[in-house]
Amino acid sequence: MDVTQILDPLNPAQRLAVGSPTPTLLVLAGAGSGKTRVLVHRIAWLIRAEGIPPQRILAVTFTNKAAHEMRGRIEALLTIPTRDLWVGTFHGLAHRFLRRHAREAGLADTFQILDADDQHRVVRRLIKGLGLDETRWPARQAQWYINAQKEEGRRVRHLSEPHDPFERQMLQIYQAYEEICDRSSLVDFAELLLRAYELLRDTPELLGFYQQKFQHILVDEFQDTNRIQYLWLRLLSQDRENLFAVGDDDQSIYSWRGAMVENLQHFQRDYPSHTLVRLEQNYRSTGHILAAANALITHNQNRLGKNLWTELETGEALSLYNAFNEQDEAYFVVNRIQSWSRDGHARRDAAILYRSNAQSRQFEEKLVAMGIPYRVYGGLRFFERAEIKDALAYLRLVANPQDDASFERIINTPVRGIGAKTLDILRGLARTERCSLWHAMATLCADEAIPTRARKPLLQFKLLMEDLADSTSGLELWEQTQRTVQKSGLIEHYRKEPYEQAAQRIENLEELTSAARQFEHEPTLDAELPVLDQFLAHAALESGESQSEATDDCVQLMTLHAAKGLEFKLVFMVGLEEGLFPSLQSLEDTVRLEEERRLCYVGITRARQKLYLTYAESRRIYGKETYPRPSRFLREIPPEHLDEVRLRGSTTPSAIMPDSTMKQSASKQALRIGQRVRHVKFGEGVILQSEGEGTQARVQVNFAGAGVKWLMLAYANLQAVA
DNA sequence: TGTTAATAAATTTTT
DNA sequence: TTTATTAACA
Repeated sequence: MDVTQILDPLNPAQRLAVGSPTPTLLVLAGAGSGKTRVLVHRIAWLIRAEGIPPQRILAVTFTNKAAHEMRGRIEALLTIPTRDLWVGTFHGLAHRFLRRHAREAGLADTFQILDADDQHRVVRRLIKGLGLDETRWPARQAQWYINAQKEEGRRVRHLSEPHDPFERQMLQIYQAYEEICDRSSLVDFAELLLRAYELLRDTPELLGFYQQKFQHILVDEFQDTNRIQYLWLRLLSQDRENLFAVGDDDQSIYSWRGAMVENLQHFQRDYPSHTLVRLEQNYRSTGHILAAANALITHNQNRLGKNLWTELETGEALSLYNAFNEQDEAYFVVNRIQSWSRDGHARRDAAILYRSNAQSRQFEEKLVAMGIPYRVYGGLRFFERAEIKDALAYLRLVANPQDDASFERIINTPVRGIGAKTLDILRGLARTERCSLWHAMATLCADEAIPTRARKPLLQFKLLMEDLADSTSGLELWEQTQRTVQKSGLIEHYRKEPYEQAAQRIENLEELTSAARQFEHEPTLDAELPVLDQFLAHAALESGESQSEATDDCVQLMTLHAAKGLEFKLVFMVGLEEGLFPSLQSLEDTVRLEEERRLCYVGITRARQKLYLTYAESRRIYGKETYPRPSRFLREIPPEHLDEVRLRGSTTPSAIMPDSTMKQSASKQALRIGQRVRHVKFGEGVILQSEGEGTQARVQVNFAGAGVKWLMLAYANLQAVA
């Protein structure tokens, strides 16, 4: 293959990045500017043009999906297998590193990974164990605190005696949590990164080895890196300055999870030899869409600055629909999707994007009513399902009896008569003896002083687990999984649930065996490590698809966050209202508001051909009727790119005025819900609802200036506005 | 031990 | 409004 083939399909800026003679680059890649393409071609270039062996290249992403896509595209471009390339997520790579050097990292070989849900359970149990009031010290908050500390690299010992009582309590929880994790050899997501970083930092031989090994390091979505991720990259690349970072400050939407856009500046400071490349040509969206996005984002301060342009046609302006309420909004959107689909377009090319998951319901209902297939992203994923986690907990406890989290999960699932009392004794013993629950149980089983009634089920559980360990050792992974599921009694346990649910759960448990079977043939398996450990890690790190495969032709529903990195021909951004988008929690704070604006920018730039923006006059939130104002983001888009959709009264003919009252109103036009009206004193507004008849008829109007008012029709003298 | 009524809370979530 | 959690009960 001729190396020019790698450069030829690129534009000048992309070519500059891909063919760069220096390894240190910061690529500011605007939305739809070919970011992944540049990464893929860069790696191809390094291998083909510079002769770098694939095993000396490290490429880091945030999601498994991105990692898979990158691998696939490199293979397609180079037509060679990419086994030797180090491509993976931060967490996946950190995990691989820790498995290889578990002892040096102070971990058992059989250490297990806690996902967010596991972590929450551990923290909650611990707060109870400390005798704290759970309403005053919610587990979520403590969990958040712990992760935030770890993401900043702060261990308990770094946080000496805070004066603030809140901080002090959190610190105590953090400390207790760490003790449990250490004792059980459990590692949460943040710990994977932090421990990998610390091990590298404190072990010169290892650091030297990996620094030598990786001649080139590439990172995707650099704006999303947190402090530890940056420090880890810096550690590996500091002596050679061989870091190739691709990112977009305008698409930084995860600061609330510890992502630091500032790392873009840190990069420029810490790698003085770097070249800065801007990718500003957009290949995705038509002119109006791009112009709207550009205009919106200029309202943010402190940008690195970038202006996207396109050679594509101007296209259609954005359509703005002012719905009467959330029902009407959903009705409008689904109608448009139906005609789009009737025109012969694929449903999968249409997406509904919202700020919060709760908004999906209205759309789902209307889609169901119209018989349009759809898919909601962001639900429970396969390995996150309760029954699957139960089964995995059995496997985990066999692999590592110290794993208290798994022990707690299955000690009485299915119920085997081990109640709260016995558990308290176990926990107490584990705490005083500083041992695992498994060990405490073994002690208790042998203790003659304990009544047989409590001991018997414990003994049975112990025997079950020992039997599982014996009878499955040496078996292949899928067989081990199958036996474990069968012997655990989980199937019988779930059969007691309502039929449909039970059937689904049992099906999932059976599916787990197929997943294990499939996993054994993964090309990325590490021959050096036990397959079971790898499978369990895979379950935690890559929890699988949330719903049916995207092979079906479905309309796509997801949050704006989930839409990052995707594109659709037709996009609906819904609920553009103050308090919803931007969210209530962001209204007061400029920094958070700017993040909401970036989120809006991300949403707009998902659209390739047509973008609809919708907002509602009234919306039920938590069962209460609210009358939000249109989102400020709508005002930030220049009107020349916006077309207001006016179909009020034609598609939603909800006339509310009987003829007699109509005559009493000064207007010749029928007043109906959604009708725009003018009032002498309050100005313009929209009718929300009505009640009463004749001279008693009243309407509720949402005035732009004066808010929501009830008015007597007979006296209000409302003028209909076209 | 499992079900039911009451009560409080309520963004976004790559791993 | 929905959802989760807990206290009370059979």
